[in-house]
Amino acid sequence: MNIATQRPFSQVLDRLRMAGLRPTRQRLALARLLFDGCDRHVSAEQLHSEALAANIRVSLATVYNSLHQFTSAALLREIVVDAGRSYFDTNTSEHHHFFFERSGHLEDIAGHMVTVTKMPDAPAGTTIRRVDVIVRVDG
Amino acid sequence: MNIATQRPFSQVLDRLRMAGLRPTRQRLALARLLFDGCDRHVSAEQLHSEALAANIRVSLATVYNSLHQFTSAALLREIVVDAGRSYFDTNTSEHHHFFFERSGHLEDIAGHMVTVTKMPDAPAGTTIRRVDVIVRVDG
DNA sequence: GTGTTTGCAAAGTGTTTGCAATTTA
DNA sequence: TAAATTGCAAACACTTTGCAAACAC
Repeated sequence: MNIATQRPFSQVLDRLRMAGLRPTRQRLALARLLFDGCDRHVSAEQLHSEALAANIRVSLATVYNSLHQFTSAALLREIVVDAGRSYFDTNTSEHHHFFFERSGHLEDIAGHMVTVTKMPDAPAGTTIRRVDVIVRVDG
Repeated sequence: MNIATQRPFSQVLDRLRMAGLRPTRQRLALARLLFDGCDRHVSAEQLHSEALAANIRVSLATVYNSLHQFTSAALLREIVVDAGRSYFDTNTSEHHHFFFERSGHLEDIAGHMVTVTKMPDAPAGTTIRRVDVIVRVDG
């Protein structure tokens, strides 16, 4: 990531503030890596490596904390495709995923590309939080 | 599980043989626990406890091996809802799942209760292996 | 007998935790 | 200064591995 293409500092800063997250040096740096305009699917390890590569001193524990805080604040969405690894998706709008089983790669499917016409009612006393559609392909 | 309600020995035995799996004492015992007629969602730990409770001496490693072998042989289907835990579903027909986020409980949705009318094409050079629909509810 | 399967204990993976030191407002 | 956040290292939960002993055919 070239510094010239990064989002303005203030934009990311506002985003954190609006989410009620104190804009610490670490959170700010991670947020700038994540919310660079592209839709991304990152694991904690990946983001940590990326941060180190960019000379951002941050511990893995803080990366985990931040990813979860961003997820709670709806800045990220967590996707589970694979037992034993979590991915975080910077695209929080309604959409689904291709999962390439061989490579472990994840790719967005725009929301309008999938239509679910028939759905069961939520079990009594519950509310549907989200419907995840994962199309598993052998790529 | 009452012994009187268990599947006949020979039925489970044939099932293993047809899958090309040597019907060892452990595989046979685990298969009898799993394929008792009900649709079940089990984790390795759960199945291991169940086996011990039923006085079947089997190691956790063997439970893992067997679950994966059964899955490869299409006697089971693996479901991932939760990073860090695998569930195995004895229902291998087309169907989907409710996932109760609070309790971690998993429940089948019959295939005919969900209709996906519009689907993207598989990415070039790939084949769709399966479409998983997971309805996350807060139960 | 021969190749397969098992059990064990150890190693591995990804994630979380407890707590003192640091930083933010 | 008070409360929130961080880094570290240890703990954690779940899963896989290596290999000698046991087993199925």
